[in-house]
Amino acid sequence: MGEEISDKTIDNIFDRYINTSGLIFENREVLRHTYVPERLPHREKQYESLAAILAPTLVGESPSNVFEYGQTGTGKTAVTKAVLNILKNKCQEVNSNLKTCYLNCQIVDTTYRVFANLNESIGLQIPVTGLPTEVVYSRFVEALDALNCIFIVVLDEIDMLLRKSWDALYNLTRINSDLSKSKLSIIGITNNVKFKESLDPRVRSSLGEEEIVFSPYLAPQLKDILEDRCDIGFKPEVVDPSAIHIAAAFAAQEHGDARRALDLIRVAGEVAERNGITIVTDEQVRQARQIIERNTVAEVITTLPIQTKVVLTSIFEQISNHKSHNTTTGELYELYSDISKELMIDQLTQRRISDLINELEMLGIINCRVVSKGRYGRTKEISLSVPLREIKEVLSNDYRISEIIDRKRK
DNA sequence: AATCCACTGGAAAATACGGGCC
DNA sequence: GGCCCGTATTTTCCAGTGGATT
Repeated sequence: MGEEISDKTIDNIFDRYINTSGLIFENREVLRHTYVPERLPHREKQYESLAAILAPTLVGESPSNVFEYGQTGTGKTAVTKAVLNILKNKCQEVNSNLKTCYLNCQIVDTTYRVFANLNESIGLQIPVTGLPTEVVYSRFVEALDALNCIFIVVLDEIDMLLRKSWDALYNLTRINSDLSKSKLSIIGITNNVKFKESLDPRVRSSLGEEEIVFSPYLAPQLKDILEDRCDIGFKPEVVDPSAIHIAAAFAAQEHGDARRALDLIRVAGEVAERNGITIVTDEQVRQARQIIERNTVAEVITTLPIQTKVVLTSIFEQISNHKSHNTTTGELYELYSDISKELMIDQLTQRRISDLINELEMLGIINCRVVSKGRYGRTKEISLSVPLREIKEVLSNDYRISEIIDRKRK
């Protein structure tokens, strides 16, 4: 690291990829799940329903609110975006004034930010923080009304919004009574089937005027999707049918997740590219699966905040030094305290560590189980769900932590 | 059956921070 | 500069608990 590389070398370094890459991908973007294709195989029904529901927009009437259910990778977002795109074009043709805004509530997850983003979508800048939420709301209402249009908000992962602030939803469903010239409709998207039951009854009836269900794709359907995309995404004859077959099968196991299927085939293509092969078969897909798995773990761990990393390090040390394959909150906290002192970082309370442990579990890096040891109390048994070696490898990339790990070895 | 450990996990309060407004 | 209004993170407090041991 830190060595000087001449421009010459850098020039050459990509050459071999230019040679092969041209032979594999036609258009890599098509193979990403963020790409919105014009045609979505096996989603014709949902496509039609959504179009029918939104059609009133064309004559200047506000459509009903819509609710979309379905697991990840079942095409909810893609169908919605595709339909909205077409609708926008059509609206222009017939001079109907339509504005849309897409929000992912996993990121935009507070009332304030929802309205700040909505403001932004109609060209009003709002500071990240500083204003009373009410002001942000009323500014939006005012600005929207002045536009004299139909406004469709897409709330993706809408259940995340509810967790922190249900009043954002409540306000949105009632906003039409504050508008005189414009109208607002909501498209809510979620993969949580129980979500609707947890809603406030008033919001529920308003939001659930129309419902569209997205069922998981079956293996043959995934195959169709992949074939479609591979046709445009790859050069002809590059993808062997066996690759598509197995990618579809893998993804079908994961609740019919088309996103996963696409990732698999794209990464398989990259594997072939790197190996200088010009054909993608089931072998590359198998490798791709491992790569994806490892990458997500590594990615998750490296982007962890330092405190959480230290907690993970403590678990790692606890398990690799001790012969047992699990540890408990109390033991872990003692070791954590030592390490945090040594690294001169804030020492958090056990309560907080308990939360961090839960976060790690949610990320799938560790397994937790609340067990009662009778007289000796009740605690959480913690074990790793990723191979020790992989954890060590990734943790060592953090210089602060690698010192700890190395020292313990001596 | 009663006890009691070593926590869990909810709730609220404290703290830090960023930024508008006057 | 002081105040207000937000978000985010952490601490403080504490009621609750599964089940081996007494």
